[in-house]
Amino acid sequence: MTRVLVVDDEPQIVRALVINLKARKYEVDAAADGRTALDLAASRHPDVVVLDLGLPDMDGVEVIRGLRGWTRVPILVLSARHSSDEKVQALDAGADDYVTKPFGMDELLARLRAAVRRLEPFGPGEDDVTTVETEGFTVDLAAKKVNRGGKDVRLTPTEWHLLEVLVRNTGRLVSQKQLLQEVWGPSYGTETNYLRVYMAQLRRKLEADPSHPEHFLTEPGMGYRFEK
Amino acid sequence: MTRVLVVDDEPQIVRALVINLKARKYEVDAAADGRTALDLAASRHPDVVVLDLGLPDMDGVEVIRGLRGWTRVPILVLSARHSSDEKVQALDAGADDYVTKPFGMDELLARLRAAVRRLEPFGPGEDDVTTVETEGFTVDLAAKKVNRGGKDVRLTPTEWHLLEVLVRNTGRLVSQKQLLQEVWGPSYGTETNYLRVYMAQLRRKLEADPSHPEHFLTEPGMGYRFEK
DNA sequence: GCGTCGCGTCAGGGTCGCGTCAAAGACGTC
DNA sequence: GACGTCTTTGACGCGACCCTGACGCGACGC
Repeated sequence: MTRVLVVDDEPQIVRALVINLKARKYEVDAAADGRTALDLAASRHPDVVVLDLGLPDMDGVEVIRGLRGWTRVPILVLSARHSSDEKVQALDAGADDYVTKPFGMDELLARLRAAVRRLEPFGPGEDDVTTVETEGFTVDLAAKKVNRGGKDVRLTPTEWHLLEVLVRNTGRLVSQKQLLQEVWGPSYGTETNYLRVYMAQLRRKLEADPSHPEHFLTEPGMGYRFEK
Repeated sequence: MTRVLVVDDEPQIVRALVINLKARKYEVDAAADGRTALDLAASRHPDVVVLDLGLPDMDGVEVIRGLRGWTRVPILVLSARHSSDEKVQALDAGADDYVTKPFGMDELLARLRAAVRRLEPFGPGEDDVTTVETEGFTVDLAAKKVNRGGKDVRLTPTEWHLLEVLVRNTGRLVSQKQLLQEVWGPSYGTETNYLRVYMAQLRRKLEADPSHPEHFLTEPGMGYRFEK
């Protein structure tokens, strides 16, 4: 889910934005001044910032600079002022876009999408860890591929889903209930036989010696654990 | 040096832009219609495109789509029309920014700097992959051409669109939902029979043995994958 | 030593998804 | 208005996947 930080000191604008954004399945944080905005940005790591330049405690351009000191998060500036100077200043300080009030909600949302879209290509690539290697096989979460000895291993959707949950929790114990609910849906939780069958499939396809697993470990009575 | 492609059919606007840009040490190419614009983009690989939507030969949004088929170069749209709809359309087609005429040269230049600045972290090594080769055929994303054994293969718009999405994600699994939404629109997502039909067409036209595909692979229950 | 419980393994059957073909519908061109 | 092309839709067969039940084994507790 995409996280948006909205910064504006006019409550009605914030409310309008929050309502519209939440309706479109964005996760939204809001700040009414620059100090709070910078704190929230640091703690919540938004994917995009919507920033009003007219804040009570500090100059909007200062907020931009504060953000740009440590992050490249897209910044979409809102402002009542039309002056060309202001725009140039904000953009050169590091803003990505500049919209003058009053603005159309459709347009703002489209610009937001454009800003977010620009990050995407680099997401699946190197952003977070997408490949996990063991001495026997390699899992590429982004490409949804498993390679074993130079050959791609074919996994069924259920096998993949299970593997994905385990790999994302590498080293941690994942309870049977959690596995069942993540892979088969919230209404499952006791059908541990499903797990037994599919863990066996994964081990058969990926473990060197399926009956003595080194990576897909059973914690009797509790759940399973994936280890590199 | 940063290379800019200016696309506009009004000579005086082009002239004004070219003068201003050259004065600021940009390298500038110019086109007066969509066809020329796409050709120049393919041959010159600009770092940023300034695009007027009102072109004589084709719809501006089509030009955006044509570019986005193979490159992520920033696109800054110019338009005389203020309608919110137009903006949303252009931005959702893949434009990065939208400026309405008449515009201030300062502002335009600032937005241009902002657009260019965004690509910097990924280095000047702009290696847009425009052609993909397999032992059986070659796909040229920029020219929108597929060559097989010296002959160009005729693809319908839908076939091409599908191919484009797959090739852009070479090696990665693309989910059925993603394919449907990218090719047929956001409101599609379950009509997997479309995919079956069109994948069959692509395989018939491009695979050596359509019933045993080597490049357009099915991942049952999940999606499709293009491999070189 | 015996029963219970949890886990691993295997094999069978129902169901679903995919590939294929064909025909009808939509669209643009002449 | 007729034609050709592209897209959409439906029907059908086949193979693969998922579920299920049965059995064996080892660990543990009584």
